[in-house]
Amino acid sequence: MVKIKDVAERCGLSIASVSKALHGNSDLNPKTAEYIRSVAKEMGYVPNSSARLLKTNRSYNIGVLFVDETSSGLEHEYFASILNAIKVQAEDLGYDITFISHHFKENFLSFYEHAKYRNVDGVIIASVDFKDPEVVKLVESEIPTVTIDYDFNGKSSVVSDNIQGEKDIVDYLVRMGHRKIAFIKGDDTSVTQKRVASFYRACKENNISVDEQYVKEGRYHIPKISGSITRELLELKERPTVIIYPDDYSLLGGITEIERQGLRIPDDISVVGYDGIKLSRLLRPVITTYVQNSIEIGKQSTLKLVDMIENPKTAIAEVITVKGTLQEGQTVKKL
Amino acid sequence: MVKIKDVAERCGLSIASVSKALHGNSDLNPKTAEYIRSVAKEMGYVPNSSARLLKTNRSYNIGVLFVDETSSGLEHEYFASILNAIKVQAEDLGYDITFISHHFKENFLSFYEHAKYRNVDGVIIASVDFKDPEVVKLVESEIPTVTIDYDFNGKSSVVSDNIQGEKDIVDYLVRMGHRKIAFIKGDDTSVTQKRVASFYRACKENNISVDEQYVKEGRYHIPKISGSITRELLELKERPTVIIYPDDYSLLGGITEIERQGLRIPDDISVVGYDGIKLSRLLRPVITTYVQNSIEIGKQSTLKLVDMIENPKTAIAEVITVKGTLQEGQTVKKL
DNA sequence: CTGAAAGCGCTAACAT
DNA sequence: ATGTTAGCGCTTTCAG
Repeated sequence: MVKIKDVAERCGLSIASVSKALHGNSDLNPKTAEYIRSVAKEMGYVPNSSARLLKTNRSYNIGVLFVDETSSGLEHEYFASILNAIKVQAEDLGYDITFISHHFKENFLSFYEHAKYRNVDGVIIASVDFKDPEVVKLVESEIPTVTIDYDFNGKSSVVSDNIQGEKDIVDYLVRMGHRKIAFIKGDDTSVTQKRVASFYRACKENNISVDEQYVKEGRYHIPKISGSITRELLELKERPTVIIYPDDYSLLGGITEIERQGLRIPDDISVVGYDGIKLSRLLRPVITTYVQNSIEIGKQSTLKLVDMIENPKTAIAEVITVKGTLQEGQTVKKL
Repeated sequence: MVKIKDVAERCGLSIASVSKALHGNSDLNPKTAEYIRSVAKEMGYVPNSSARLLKTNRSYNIGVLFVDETSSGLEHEYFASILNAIKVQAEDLGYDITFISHHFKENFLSFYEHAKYRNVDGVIIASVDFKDPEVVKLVESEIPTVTIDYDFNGKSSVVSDNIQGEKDIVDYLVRMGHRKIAFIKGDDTSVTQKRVASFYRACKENNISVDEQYVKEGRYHIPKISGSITRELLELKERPTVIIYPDDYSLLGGITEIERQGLRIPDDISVVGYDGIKLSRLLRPVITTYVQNSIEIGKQSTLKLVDMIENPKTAIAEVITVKGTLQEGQTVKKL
């Protein structure tokens, strides 16, 4: 491994000069600096991030905490897309990404300990149980963090606009003539709470009195569950004219059930999803869904975190809300 | 930050003793060691991986190279699933994961340079252009690597069994009574070449003379392209009875086109995919496809890489082939 | 059984 | 404009 010392010897200069040349700054003779750089390049010199970190206390490494409760956080298209956007933006800013975990084997580390162990400059947190004491500890530590889709009071976060999203859906349905609107909730998280509240408020604004038997407790991403809830809804004496699902996968489960009952979409019943997975555009009919802007969410969270890392004095904690868009597909009938 | 020195002072012992206690080995008095550990824990001591690396030259960090040519490598379910499996297995072995990239901003680093810069112990490479000189350089460097779905002569790799996969599909179709089999290729990669060769061989074994107009050049993951190729196939005087697609997304594009022509699946024409995305089981009809074992692929590549890292003398370079399974869905008609 | 000390590669304050 | 040097936190050899 070629190190600064090697370059210095080859140049017949001190290691300090080489270090300075490599950083561009300082008052080195420009020609000397240029010469040193050319020699360094020729010798294939690559700095050692760990040695540098030891001196500077900056790793240019961002931790990403994506817990896969079901061991598959990354397999959710929404999160995979966010992660990819984080990766792209971080690379652009000169940061690398390391997953934060429990780092088993030797000794179990808490998320906070792991972040310290790897000296990450900050952590982006998504798809976790935000009530987990370990997560809370990390967020409240001295390490800068940005949470995605969860707002810790006084901390920075980037959240998808679930309030507006659910409202856009309801407003659209009303415009399409629907008033018997069924709503299937996802797991009880803050995201869900916002969507539920927004659903009720939007209905009220449109003078729709929500029929409580149209509001069901469901789960995210489990087509079987949304399928059976769909059946319950279809069995009601007074059937809803449209069902809002918690996500596109759940909607697919619903579609399967609806077709099994011999009903047609959207002629017999309309359906709306959430997320805007790629397939929502590929399938026929094209799915009507609220497309979350996962790329922007990943990008903004990275920008915010790096801002906090590089400008600890001036960066302010804030909640950044990212809007999505309603994709008007072919699964909602005009009544 | 609490460091070894702090713990040593609190214990009234030397830093050497603390270091030894923390590692369990050596000939420290067991009671002293236990005492030191309890103090360290109480003080919230967490080792510094960078300082340790500087001495030991081991980072317990694995680089992962996933290039997103279309900036979306991670959004392909197959690769997202592999990555997740790598993450889970690495964590279990006490390794962390860092993405290898070009690390822009300051100075552009080649993949090899980036791997050195971060001192990763090894790199897993997937979803890249394996002809890229940079990738070749990394693979041929002193850094241990495992490539996924590409076999560099004499290097370790984990590959999905594309030969068997394509053969299983053809054999199944023949058993179902099909002989007019159309085949749409993906982009020209080694994976595709294997599938194509296997397709021809399997046909031959089944005494089917392949009609060349049934074999088309396509692309992976672009439903529009597979859709238009599907149309070409449907326009032939002698239509095939079944179309094999390069992946499940492409199949979806084909289905859309087929239904647009007013044809029914599988009554009018049968279709087969590749990959086994989650949706292939959710949709109706359930898609007949070859399910790649992405979890096993991720797991095996991590195990192999760590084996090479930890046993450089005895670990042998090898190609590990991971079998998949044919998912008999409802898109192939029994003739 | 415990401690002293060298040194991993680098940065930066301070000399020269 | 260039060089000397201390030291970041840790492991490990060698002494005691």
